[in-house]
Amino acid sequence: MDRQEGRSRKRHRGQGRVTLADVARQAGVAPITVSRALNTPGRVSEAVKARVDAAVEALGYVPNLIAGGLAAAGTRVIPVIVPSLAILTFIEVIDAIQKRLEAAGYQMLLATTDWDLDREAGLVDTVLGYSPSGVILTGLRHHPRVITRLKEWGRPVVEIMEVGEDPIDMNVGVDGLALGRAMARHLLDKGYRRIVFAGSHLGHDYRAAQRLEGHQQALAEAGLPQGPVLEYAEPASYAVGARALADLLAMTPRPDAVACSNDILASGILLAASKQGIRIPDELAVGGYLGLPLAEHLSPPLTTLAVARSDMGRQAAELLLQRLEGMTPAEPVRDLGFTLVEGGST
Amino acid sequence: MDRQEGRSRKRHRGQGRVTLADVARQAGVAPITVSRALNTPGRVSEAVKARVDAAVEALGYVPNLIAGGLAAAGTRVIPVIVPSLAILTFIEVIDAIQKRLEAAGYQMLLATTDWDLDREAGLVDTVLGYSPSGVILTGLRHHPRVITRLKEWGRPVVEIMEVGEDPIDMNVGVDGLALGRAMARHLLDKGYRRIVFAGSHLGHDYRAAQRLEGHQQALAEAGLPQGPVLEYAEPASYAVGARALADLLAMTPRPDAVACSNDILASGILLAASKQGIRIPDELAVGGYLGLPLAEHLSPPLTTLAVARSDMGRQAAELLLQRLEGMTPAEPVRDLGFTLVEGGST
DNA sequence: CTGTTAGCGCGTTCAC
DNA sequence: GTGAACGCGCTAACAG
Repeated sequence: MDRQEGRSRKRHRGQGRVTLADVARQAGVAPITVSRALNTPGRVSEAVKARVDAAVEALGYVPNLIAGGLAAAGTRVIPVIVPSLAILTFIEVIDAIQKRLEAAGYQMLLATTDWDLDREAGLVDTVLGYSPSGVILTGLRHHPRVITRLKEWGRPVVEIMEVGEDPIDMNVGVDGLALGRAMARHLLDKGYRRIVFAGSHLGHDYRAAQRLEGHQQALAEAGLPQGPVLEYAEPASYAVGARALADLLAMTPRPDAVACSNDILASGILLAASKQGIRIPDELAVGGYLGLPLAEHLSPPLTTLAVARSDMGRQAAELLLQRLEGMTPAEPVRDLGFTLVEGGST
Repeated sequence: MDRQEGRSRKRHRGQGRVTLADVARQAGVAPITVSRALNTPGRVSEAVKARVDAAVEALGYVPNLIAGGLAAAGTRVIPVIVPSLAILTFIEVIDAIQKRLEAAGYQMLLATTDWDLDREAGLVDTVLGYSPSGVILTGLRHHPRVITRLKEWGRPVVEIMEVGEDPIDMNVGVDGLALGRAMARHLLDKGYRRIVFAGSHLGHDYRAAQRLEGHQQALAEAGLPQGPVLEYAEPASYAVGARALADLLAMTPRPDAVACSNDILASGILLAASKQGIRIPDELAVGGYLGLPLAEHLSPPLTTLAVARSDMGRQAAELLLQRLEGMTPAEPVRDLGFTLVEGGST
């Protein structure tokens, strides 16, 4: 019922930032014209575009993406949901994703599930509340609600790390079973027969468990019994690797080779072996997965199945961006494969 | 329970998500009451709260944080701006920040400057467009515009990694000069005199350059001339460490100790030395900074000045959250210090 | 303790 | 090519 005062400089809530309306006033056009000049410059005359640009510059206008997001839905935010940041494996992927997204003017919202699919479901709900432009999540296994929601969501989704059947939308990763099989076969080819699988966090990290499964498959295919498994409840670390070495040396019959669920564990074993003077691979061959930067600098360098993690991140972002720009990616499901890097530890 | 179609199924732009209005209808209250029941439960009656909760549950309501952000300003997003994710140093900090924020219901928006303060300024502008609840940035040096904007912004800001005079708002970190001095003094105390500083990326990483400065100060205080500096343009890596070892061994007079700008570089030197049979510390003492997990697993373990990075992240998040909850943190500027961890490499 | 009103800043209708 | 309305979903004000 009041109208007279406070009409103009209200600011009772705003943060006093320069808004699109300010730019419009300065440029002598309607707000919508500024919006068009900025977002679809083709639909505005050169002259107006120039005036608007000048006003933007003069006022130091920065768009409020929140308001834009509310109006149009789509905030140029891409949530990236991974199990943990304490695992080096994810860092390079995230780094690559972030670089690519940022170059395209999108921001990465990083969230972690702590390996819990229920938490993941909650996070997906939450981040969808930000009207993101797309979503990147880890793996192909999710809470059923996540799958339903994202499928009917209608915006681009990429699942990374693992590749397989029936992704929610797009998918870039590697085949975990194949990884497990390949390392076991490599060890068998090298002549090792008393092969142990050492795994960390297998109960939580089902992709590591897949590697174990592939490992056992390969042994079975070679007509051998299932290999023994050393399992550690904690996430992989150099310290767990050191413990694993001790446990391996205490086993009877003494194993001649160990496949480790990831390179951190394998590196921990090599580092501990070096400290204790255990000769690698003569006394024990060690193989890892995923190819961390440290692997090649150890003595001997670690034999590992390298996965192109940066590339995985880059491609995941690329797929997302293509879809955001209205294109239809040629191969929305990509198996990046892996490479056996023989370092000398086998 | 279906209403008359038409009004309920408009969805002409929205994503068809359940909104607060839907919950209000279901619970038989006004939308604002639902808002209050969810955000400030103390201000509504038990009965209403229960009805609202039931409706939320029944409908599967998830708040649209974008809309909330527009209305109230404050999206429960905390941008974290760091130079790079390729540096292990930042990962643990980020991990700790993310864990703490997420536990409090905030999301982390991660952006990288690629060591460029102009890029940082652009990023700050961009992320402020998301009406974040607070901001965390790296270091105390920024583009003047960043400092002005954030100071008048009025929401909590934490600068991390480095501690010093005149932060924008709050500050948690370590004193770079002190780090540099402490390592140099340690090497001097051990009796080394031909001490080299090996640094990576010093032109970009001014905090690493501060450590060099402190290093030279300590030499000067001991009445020694400025030590030689080996400088590498790239970011630190194990490979650069290997090159550094070669360069060190080629110097005349042959140095007896090297302080490395960070632990990656130092580890690279130790790994290469181990490969080449160089005896550490007899032929060359090696010291690092920041205390990466790998350090203690090398042979010999690396002597380093450990910085509590997880703690830094946790405390930064904690300060921010305290302010977001209306409290005034006791110590808004915190020097976390460092610990000399003697590993045997010196 | 609860409801009414009025926007937050922008983009999508539709007009002109 | 440009502009006027309207509304996205939510919450700060100010009643009652």
